[in-house]
Amino acid sequence: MNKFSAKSQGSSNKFELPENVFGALSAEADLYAFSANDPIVRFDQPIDKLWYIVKGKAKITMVHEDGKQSIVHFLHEGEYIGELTFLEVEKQHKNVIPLCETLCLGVSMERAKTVLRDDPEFLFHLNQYVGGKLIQRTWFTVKNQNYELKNRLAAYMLMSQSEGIYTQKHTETAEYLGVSYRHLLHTLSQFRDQGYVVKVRGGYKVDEDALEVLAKDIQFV
Amino acid sequence: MNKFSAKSQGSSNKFELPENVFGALSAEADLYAFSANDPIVRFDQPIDKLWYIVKGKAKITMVHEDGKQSIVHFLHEGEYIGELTFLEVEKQHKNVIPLCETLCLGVSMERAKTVLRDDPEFLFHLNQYVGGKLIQRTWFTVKNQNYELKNRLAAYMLMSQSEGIYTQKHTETAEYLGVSYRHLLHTLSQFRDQGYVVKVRGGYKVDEDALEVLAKDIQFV
DNA sequence: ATAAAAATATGAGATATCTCACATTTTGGA
DNA sequence: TCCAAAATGTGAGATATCTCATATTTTTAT
Repeated sequence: MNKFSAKSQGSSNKFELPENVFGALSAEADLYAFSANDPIVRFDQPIDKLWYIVKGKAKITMVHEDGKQSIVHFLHEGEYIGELTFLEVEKQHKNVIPLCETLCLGVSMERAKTVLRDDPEFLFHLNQYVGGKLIQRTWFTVKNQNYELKNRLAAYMLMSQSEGIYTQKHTETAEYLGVSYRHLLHTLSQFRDQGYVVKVRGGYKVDEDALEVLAKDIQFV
Repeated sequence: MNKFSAKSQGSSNKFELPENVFGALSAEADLYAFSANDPIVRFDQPIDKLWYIVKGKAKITMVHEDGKQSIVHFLHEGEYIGELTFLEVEKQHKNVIPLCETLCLGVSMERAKTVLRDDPEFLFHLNQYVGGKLIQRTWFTVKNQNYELKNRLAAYMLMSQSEGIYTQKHTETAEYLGVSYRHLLHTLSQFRDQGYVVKVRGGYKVDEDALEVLAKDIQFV
């Protein structure tokens, strides 16, 4: 993980740094770069910063008693990390692992807990963020338990595909959708038999129209 | 649904009305009583109050395209209703149906949207509430998809039992746990065969020690 | 009190999903 | 470059769960 000064990023940036994501503390934010798989948060270590993802994406995993992990969420640009620690409601920590080169703004958790607690604009904004995540998760849970894998997988492939090509790792997809790797592969091979997907170098080309039908109204966000 | 003045409830109350759940608006709250199955919120009607449950419990159901409903959450004393509408992040409304005689404090949604938006203490408190629900739901989802019904049912029976007797309706339990009614009954009869539960008038007497083993670390809240 | 609706209950067959076993290919690090 | 680890892929059998059918009991409304 490398640290930069958020301020020192001249006008040559390839993207705009967001201005106001930490309310009254926005001026104190620093920019950090994480490479893929370089943990942003580790389940066995305290969280000393409140983060905001500027670019990249990450997965949150929960560590089970038997050492296995489950992906519980994906985080994308514009999402916070550590907000539940800021709110002092997080019981057990999770791992947050970048899936690719990821840039984050970070402010001191200690400062946040004193300053942002009195910042109604930030608090309302954070409330909307957390509320939105609650809706996402509730919706996902209901869909997840009422449809079988072929439907959920179709929706997931559509959500995560880029330019018609699906490139996710099967191991992670299986974890996220909560099915065994074996069964995921079985369903995927049915998709191939039926022509819904075609294997190409580096991924699968998806027949979006066919998958839309299967995906019904399942919405990953 | 009957309305009372919150103020007019003299000292003869059987319970204390909470003081500060609506922050700066707490003085404007009125007390309402709903009988079982008398909807507090209907999916096809706007939510014009922000609610707080003083006594009783309710279920939130989501209406599917085919008209079927799924229970997505239970609400107990000390929980809010309509907070996602207050935050302006609710996309589709749900039904909120009391499971028994239920008392709620309510304040005008319109007033809340103007006054409480600038009340940092309330916003932080609400943030903790919503964050806590997000954690609950995430945890529940992960457990729900990694354990089979016998484990989830054991945890659910322990959670919802009172004085060693489980009295929930099987139809609702099946909905909530996301399994077919048939399979729930099948698992329940296995519990009976193995002596984990004994049918008594009005419910099932549960062997808490035996169920604890099955329930593992699954935690409904 | 009666009829209708909901909840409870059980059986049988179908299938979605899991576990385990094993082979091949790709990837990441020394 | 090479090795170990991770990811991919397939087969076979077990089982958790679903669908459908149907009967009885309890609750609710008239």
